[in-house]
Amino acid sequence: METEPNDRATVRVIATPKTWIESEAVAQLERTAALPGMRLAVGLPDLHAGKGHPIGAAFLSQGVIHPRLVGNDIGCGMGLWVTDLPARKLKLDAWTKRLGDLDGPWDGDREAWLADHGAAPCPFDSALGTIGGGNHFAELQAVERVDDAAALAALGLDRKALVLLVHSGSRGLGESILQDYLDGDAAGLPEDGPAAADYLRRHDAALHWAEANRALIAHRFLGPLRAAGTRVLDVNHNTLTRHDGPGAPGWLHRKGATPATEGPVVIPGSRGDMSYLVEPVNAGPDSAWSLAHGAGRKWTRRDARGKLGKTRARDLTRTALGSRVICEDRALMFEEAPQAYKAVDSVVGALEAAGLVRVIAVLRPVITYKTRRGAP
DNA sequence: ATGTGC
Repeated sequence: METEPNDRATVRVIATPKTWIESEAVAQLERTAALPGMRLAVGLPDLHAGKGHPIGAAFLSQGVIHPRLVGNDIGCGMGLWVTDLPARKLKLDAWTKRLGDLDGPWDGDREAWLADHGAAPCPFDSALGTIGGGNHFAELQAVERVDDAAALAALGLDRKALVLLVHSGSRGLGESILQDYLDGDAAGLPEDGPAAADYLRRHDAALHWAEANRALIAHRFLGPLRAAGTRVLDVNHNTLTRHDGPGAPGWLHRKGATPATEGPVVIPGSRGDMSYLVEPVNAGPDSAWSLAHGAGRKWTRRDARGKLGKTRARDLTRTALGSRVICEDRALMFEEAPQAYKAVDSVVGALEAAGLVRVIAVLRPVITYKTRRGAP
């Protein structure tokens, strides 16, 4: 699907007839493509409607930047760790109990952790090492299927070892940065002005903080399991980066869009679905150098609560794939139910059909930690 | 998404 709503930006949606995409999401994509300076707008197969602007999309602009397109969770992304826990030693009940409380402040030396991970202290450091809400999680996974054994080995992964996937971001920091640019930026910030430089500097700091955050979440998750982990990859999907390669030079805004330019990435399904470890191929303007960042919502949070009225929160703690979900916030449990998300194979399938990924391996969820806090 | 909005 390709249109040019304002004779300026090219708009594309990467999907097959089987991909679930709401018309409102496409309408948001087209409206966003009409913003000043916009040259290219690409909806990935996980495209869904957001608050004004769609999620699962990448936008290339020239001359101006649009901080609101990156959203409040600047630096949100996926980190993957390989652990020394053999899959055959998995003890679902015991481990689910043994996992500590990741919601409270970490009792370690935050400043040292940040320094060791190339990040600077900020006013939101009490949240360092916490997962946050929404679709964020930390999930232990087993290797379900291997399609490319050589690529798996090259990443340092072993099919017999469990892995840990962490999805989180910059917590209150990104939000506080965005707030400073929401007033009067409808036209975007001129790329050579002081506001853009200021935003980009703070944006980069949030990226580093988010990366350090994911590393601490992994550390806190694995500690009680007496396991060690080695980071395999860590990729942000809410970013603004300068793009100077072939295709139009400009500013690439990613909102729930994973870079196709930084090596292998994980495209997670819902908490009751598989995740895909994939190798990006053919990165270019057709995909805005990006991939889907997950399955993408099928139902709004509000609809999910309504449609799952007969389901009990308790039933959602065990998934069809046999995994456990730790989520003691009842409302969040319904909002994040697997049924509320697109089937991940339809999303990855659309990327494969478009010639944008090669599957390395499929990962099966084992234990997902979302929160041990929240409304009963 | 958010040390979350009234």
